[in-house]
Amino acid sequence: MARSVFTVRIIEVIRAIPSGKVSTYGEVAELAGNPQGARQVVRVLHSCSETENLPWHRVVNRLGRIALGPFDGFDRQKELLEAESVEFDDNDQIDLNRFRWRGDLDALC
DNA sequence: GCCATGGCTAGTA
DNA sequence: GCCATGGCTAGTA
Repeated sequence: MARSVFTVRIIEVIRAIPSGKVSTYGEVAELAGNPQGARQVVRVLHSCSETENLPWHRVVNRLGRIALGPFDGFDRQKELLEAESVEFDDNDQIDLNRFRWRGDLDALC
């Protein structure tokens, strides 16, 4: 079955997140055209991260926290982000005011 | 039916 | 902690 337009756009948006920045599930969904599609972003990250070479680690939840569990990739994701100079506070939280990618808004300015 | 969400509510501290 | 969301997948008819 062919991938939906939405799925393809999710992949494009994730690919566009630059090194050193993060985006959120909800924001990726919104930029891809469906503000309610956060769970599809999860699905794409699950199924396409490897095959599509996605910077999967640059997607966090809306609080700026890694959604993965401690034995499910949390450490790996944190390492990858820190290697890009993304900083975590004592609660493993990222300051989204500093590290959030603003997406298409840049193009509109 | 699944899901690495997100938003809102109830119920504690 | 509950539940709506929505595209996909596995598994049936």
